[in-house]
Amino acid sequence: MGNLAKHNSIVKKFSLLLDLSKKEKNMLLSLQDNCQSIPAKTDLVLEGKEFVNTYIIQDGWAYNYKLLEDGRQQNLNFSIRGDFIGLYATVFNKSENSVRALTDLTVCKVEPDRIIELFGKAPRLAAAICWTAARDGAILGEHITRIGRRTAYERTGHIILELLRRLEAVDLAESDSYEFPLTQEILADTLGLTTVHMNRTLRTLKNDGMISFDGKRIIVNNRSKLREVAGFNPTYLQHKKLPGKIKSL
Amino acid sequence: MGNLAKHNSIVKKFSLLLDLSKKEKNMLLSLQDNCQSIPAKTDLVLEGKEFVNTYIIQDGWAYNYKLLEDGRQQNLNFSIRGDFIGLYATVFNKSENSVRALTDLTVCKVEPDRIIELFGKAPRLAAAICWTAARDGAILGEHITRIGRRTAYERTGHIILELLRRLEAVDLAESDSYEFPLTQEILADTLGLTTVHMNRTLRTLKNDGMISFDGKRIIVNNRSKLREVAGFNPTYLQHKKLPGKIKSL
DNA sequence: CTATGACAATAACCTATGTTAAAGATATAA
DNA sequence: TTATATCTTTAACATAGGTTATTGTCATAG
Repeated sequence: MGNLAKHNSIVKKFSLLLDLSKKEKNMLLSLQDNCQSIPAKTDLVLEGKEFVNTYIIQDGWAYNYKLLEDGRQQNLNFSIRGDFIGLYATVFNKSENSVRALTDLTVCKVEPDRIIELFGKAPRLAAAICWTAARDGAILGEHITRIGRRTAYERTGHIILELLRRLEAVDLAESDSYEFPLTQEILADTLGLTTVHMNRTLRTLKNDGMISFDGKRIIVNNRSKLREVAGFNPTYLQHKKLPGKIKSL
Repeated sequence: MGNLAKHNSIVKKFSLLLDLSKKEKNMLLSLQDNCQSIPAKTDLVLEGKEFVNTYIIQDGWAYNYKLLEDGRQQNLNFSIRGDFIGLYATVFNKSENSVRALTDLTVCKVEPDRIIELFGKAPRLAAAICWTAARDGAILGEHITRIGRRTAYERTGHIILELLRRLEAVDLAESDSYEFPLTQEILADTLGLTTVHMNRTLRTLKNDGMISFDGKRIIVNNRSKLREVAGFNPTYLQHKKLPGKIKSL
């Protein structure tokens, strides 16, 4: 178990927040007993549809998106290893946006009732799940700022750094580089740009020596400089030990 | 009590979600025993600052915002009567964005521990509070889409309709009009525009007969037409009865 | 091999929105 | 009533980013 637990992303992620007991670790692990593979481009959740499920990602990327009637698309956030998909749907049976597999995906399906059960039985895990939700909110807030008040160049650098940081936390990045499954179109739909301008902006970042690509990997060549020009401040992603009072939940 | 409860915004709001018992209503009311006035332009929460409080708004408007180093500002969301301010801070003692009083404000300060207590004692109220948080998330998602994929004209119409809808839910709008305390600068910082272009866009909306102003009130002249041109679909704001399973929390 | 489809790159041109600057309007304070 | 501050309106000009269209590249399927 110790080994399995050590390599499980949620256990690892939550361990950064609080010191998990063996029992709590086991509860987290047993939550993930119903895994399955999902091919890229499958929709896991559809906006407005009822009875959606909750999933925990073991491997691969997914993204949340919204569609306007005329086909315009806006991507809201990405989900990677250790992230929940459709968490709120647990309680509300309905989602306000769709979720699609960006790459082939390995996920564990979690019955909504089991999360509710967890909330009753393991308040500290509940608090950790709430932290997850709060962090998602913080990421959305940062995304609004990115789109509303930064230039295309800054936006692009900023999200590249955000993803680097998030992937590092689950051991999916090394030496400032990571596997980059985003097409320019998906990036454009995330940053509120057209594909043409997305292409221009990436080229400029490459010409400036900020980033480079090695096959499917992106390499951040000068992290601190990119951080500066993109105005990236990672505090909103920081894992911090939860305050002690959570125990009294 | 019945009367007091009937006129309390949170009680009213939560009653749309589930049938509150007398005991639950009393718990909600007793949460709001520490009210105070706060003048416009006061910061209630500062980004990055520790030990923030949670408030419930009784009257007035507040807004969340983020500042970039060079002074650019992005407003994330507005809060009105019956909304929580700094809810996540209850559990995390820290906020990822600042909150400022837009108008003079009447708020009830809620000790963080009392909300935590509520989570243990009244799971259905906890679920309602979660609904609140989920709705805030949905509003942020909609805001991203608004800024990322809509024109200035659409954005402006869309947010005017969102606010109309939200104010109606707490009896602060009538016959498609409401008190509008937003300066053009604050609106611009919300929609990712400059004040100059904000002014142009509002003028166009007025010229098109979509909206008009009567002193401090905004009037939506042709709601269904504005809804159409702004692509506004209010489902993300809908209050729905929570599913029965919440009882088993 | 060659065909197909998905993705990336680029060019030429266009426009929604930004920038700078100044002048009105309105309210509140002294 | 004048002063001060805040907010709105407008004009002239600039540009970041959008649009349309074409070509290049690469992987996979037949």
